[in-house]
Amino acid sequence: MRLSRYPVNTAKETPADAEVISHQLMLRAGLIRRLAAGIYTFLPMGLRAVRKVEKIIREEMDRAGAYEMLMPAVQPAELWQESARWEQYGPELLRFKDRHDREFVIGPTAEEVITDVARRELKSYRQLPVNFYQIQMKFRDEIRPRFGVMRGREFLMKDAYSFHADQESLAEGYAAMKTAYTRMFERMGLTFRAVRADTGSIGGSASEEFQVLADSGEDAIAVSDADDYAANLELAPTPVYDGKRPAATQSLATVPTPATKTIADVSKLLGVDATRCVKTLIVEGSDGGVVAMVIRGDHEMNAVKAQKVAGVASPLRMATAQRVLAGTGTEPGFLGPVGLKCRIVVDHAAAALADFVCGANARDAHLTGVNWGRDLPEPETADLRNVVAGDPSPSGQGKLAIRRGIEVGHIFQLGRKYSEAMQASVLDPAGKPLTPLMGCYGIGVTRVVAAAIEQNHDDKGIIWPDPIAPYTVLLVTLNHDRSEAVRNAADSLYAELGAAGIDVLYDDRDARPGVKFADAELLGIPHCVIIGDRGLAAGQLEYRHRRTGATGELPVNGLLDALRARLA
RNA sequence: CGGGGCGUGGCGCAGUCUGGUAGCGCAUCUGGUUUGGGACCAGAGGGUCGGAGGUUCAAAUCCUCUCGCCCCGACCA
Repeated sequence: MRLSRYPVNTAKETPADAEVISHQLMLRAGLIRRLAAGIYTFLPMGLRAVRKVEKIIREEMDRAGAYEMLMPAVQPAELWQESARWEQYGPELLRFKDRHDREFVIGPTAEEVITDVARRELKSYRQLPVNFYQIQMKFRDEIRPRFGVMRGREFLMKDAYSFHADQESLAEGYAAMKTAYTRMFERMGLTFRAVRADTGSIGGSASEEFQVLADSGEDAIAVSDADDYAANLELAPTPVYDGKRPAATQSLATVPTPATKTIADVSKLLGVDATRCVKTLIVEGSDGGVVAMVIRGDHEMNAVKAQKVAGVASPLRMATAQRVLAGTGTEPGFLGPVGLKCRIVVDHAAAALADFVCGANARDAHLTGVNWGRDLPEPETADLRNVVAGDPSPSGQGKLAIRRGIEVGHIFQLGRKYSEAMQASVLDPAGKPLTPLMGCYGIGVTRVVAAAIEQNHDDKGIIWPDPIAPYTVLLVTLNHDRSEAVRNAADSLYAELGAAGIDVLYDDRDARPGVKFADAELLGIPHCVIIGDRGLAAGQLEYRHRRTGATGELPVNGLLDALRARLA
């Protein structure tokens, strides 16, 4: 493509409403434009990157034996009523009526449609297993769309659905998808982890997220430094209390701590490390009472884990100050497990403490030298906290580090939730109806593009990984309009590279070098070849690698071969 | 939905407090000079100041209502 004729506008200034780097760069590089909140147009340059991602996805899905199809974006309400998600999904599901007053949704996902396809098309167990996929626009009316295309309302998604006669087959299909996903993201040149995830509202057994690691990611994940263990922070288990703790060396004492309500303040006032303090959080119980959660001072309570404790309300609700007073007789800020008048559940790490500090259940006072089993009963323990960096990995190998990630893919073993609700069945070998097990596998295509930029950029602009770059090679002329030699050489090189099947962008604009170089860096095309009078006289071209900044000379004759060696 | 903020040419902003000829930079167009890191000179086009109503001799500016957008939170296959 000749840049002089290419409909792309770059901007020096960062749009005011773009928060994250990928959003800023996509706007500045002329990849996308906002149409409404969370709804974006992909301009030609941006679409190129999307298509590259799609191509890799298609190749790997096809390799895994899946069949591409295309389902409607607009889906009738009846299907959603059948699966009961019409009621369950809430306002995130965009609903509307057609001219005949019939209700429809714009699909946020397609389990209902594919299950409808399956019950019509699949008749025999002999047709299983089978995996269908599509790449289609989805719409989710997010409460707060943000970060440009990374968390938009309308987005392009690859969704796949598999059908199986038994659990073993489902597990195989799931494993095949995991392999395919791993290949895809590797091919895209992204640094990612497959992360154990909460199955959430979708239900089902196994589930893993594919997270692109980036500091700006919305999800916190715990990764082992010694093996490939990775789990969503919400899910990573902490070590179970082993019944061992240091012997008590201090005696129980009440100390005055006026207006000292936070762990940080208590720790400072008493000169005791937060790791030897304990905080007591009061949550609503499922029986109308309250439950006390005791956590080490430096730890954070994990809502997902806490609400799984029997007798605790789910979803988790913190008790109000009045409820705390009514349920425990003490006000927040000075709560402690000693003599507390409600059920107490203690985190494993807090249970392992000796000589610790906690609230005295009296205004302006704390207890020091507290010991389980002596000053209060041995605790009921549970995993209540988030893992922290340095905790041992649940895999048994190494220690955990906390990283941030962008969820670009998610694979599920769904089970029979939809096939049962929508009565999809095939005949088994005995001629009896068999309800197939399902798996579903998603990839946020447009989000992958944003995540790739989030992970690959510098202060000058985008640094595309070769496989998903809109163009692979950028040809830049200097002194374009006045030097016939440059123009002729560039024109023929452009034709040569194009004929060789290389995606080449040709900056043939009559612009100053600074403008061209700045745009080259902003656009982030991986390989840049500069054609100027100076080098041309010596039969040389200048080469620059966007990622490494490495420069070098390439011969005019034999550019193609020299480039190919670098494209690898 | 709760809290905070912002709507002024395509983009970034000033002007609003204290009412009085709509301005600056970038971008765009024309002509000229320039040409290896975002040039310079001269000129040009482009704005119902988000919208509606009100106060006033006069409203971007004050008042009321409304719409949109951004940030934080809750939420999130």
